[in-house]
Amino acid sequence: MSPHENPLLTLHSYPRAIVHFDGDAFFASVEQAVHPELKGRPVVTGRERGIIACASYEAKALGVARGITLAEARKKCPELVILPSDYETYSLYSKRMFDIMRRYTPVVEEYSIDEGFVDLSGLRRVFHTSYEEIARRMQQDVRAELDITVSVGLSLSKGLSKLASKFRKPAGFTAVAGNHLHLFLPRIALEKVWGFGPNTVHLLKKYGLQTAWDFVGRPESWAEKMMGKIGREIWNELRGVAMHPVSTEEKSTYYTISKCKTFAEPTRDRDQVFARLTRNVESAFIKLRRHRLRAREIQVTLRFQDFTYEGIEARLQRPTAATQEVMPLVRDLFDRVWRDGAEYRATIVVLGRLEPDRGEQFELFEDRVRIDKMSAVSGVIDAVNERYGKHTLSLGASLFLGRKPTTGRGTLPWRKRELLGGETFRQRLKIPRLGVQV
DNA sequence: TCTGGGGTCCTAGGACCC
DNA sequence: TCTGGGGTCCTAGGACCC
Repeated sequence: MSPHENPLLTLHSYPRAIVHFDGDAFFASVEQAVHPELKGRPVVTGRERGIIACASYEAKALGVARGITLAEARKKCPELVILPSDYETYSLYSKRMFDIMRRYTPVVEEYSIDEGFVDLSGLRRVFHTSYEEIARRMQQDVRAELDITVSVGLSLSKGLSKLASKFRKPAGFTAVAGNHLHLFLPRIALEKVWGFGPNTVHLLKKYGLQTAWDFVGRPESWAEKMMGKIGREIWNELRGVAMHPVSTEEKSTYYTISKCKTFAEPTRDRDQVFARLTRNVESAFIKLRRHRLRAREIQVTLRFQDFTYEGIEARLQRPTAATQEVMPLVRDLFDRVWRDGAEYRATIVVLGRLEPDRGEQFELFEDRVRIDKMSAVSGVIDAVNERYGKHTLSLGASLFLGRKPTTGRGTLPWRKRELLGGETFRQRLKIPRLGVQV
């Protein structure tokens, strides 16, 4: 079939009605909502990492993009307001946003902190109005109650509604009914399609394709031949056949937990690299314990200056959540991958084969007392760090990282206190970091 | 987009078995 | 024991996402 014939005209307007909503410059917008005096000013978050995590639309207009360094950003825009990321508040706004959506239907998927899907199918009758109108009300509720904007897309599948929400931003509203796909898809470049990365786009262009419309004009078998299962799924989604249900399941468990850190300056210093790695291991295990998991596998990788990397992994004899228990192994793995004279730019640790930590399962001949002690030490470390700030208590080896004074958060703006509803942020006391050698 | 940090899923190919 | 055919499990690595 030629791509210029419309193969989709027989569809009703909305055999399914899927909404995708996407917070506009979410982190920066939340900051502006919490600190109204920042409205209209160029605001970015990510101060703690030295890289822009999120830029407000005012900042974007001045050429400040996500991913550039703070130094570059300041050069472009001297009056830039640079804030540290405050995930607690962003999560709170995120939760409020999803709660608003759930007032309309329980079929809401929390895809990420700032975007989600809602399945409105069948709700026209309940609300006695069109799907467009329901989606618009959701959008208005968010703005009225949270003072941030979302862009909304309404269409027949997750893939289409996601394209629609990106079509107009910020505060955009785009509805693409089944009988309008032939008008919408030709305006969508391949790069925009969810699931088409640089490699796939490159491949498809070799065959003369330019737009999503060109792609759906090919036979399904062709899509599958070129890209396997994913290709077939995307092909169907773009034609309005929903392949992925809106999932309400809470994503509570992880398959892997990783920590990665790039050095400010590449280094050949063995102690420095090991210290950074140790810190990564600690962070990964803290997260592991927070989610009540334990790991059966650990992988240590060092990245060279040229972005190539070398790693090694090991299966643990017994799954664990105790940092100290794996440190001798980590040392060993590190010694095996380390190359004298090589210049390193990052360390990565990955914990794998995670499983729920439901008490301990001891095997015969294991040193039970020692294991219990190590679990207890981890528990104490987590408790202290929870109270006084991450890495207040840390392993001796990571002291090579030097001491950075912990910073207090200062007085909370009233808006934030109000939102937290009586909860207070963790107090950060100004005490020096201690190393605990265990 | 010259590359920050944290994830998931799919596939090809080898090992091993009947 | 080259030979056939078919199955499972595992791993490495590619590709993509926010």
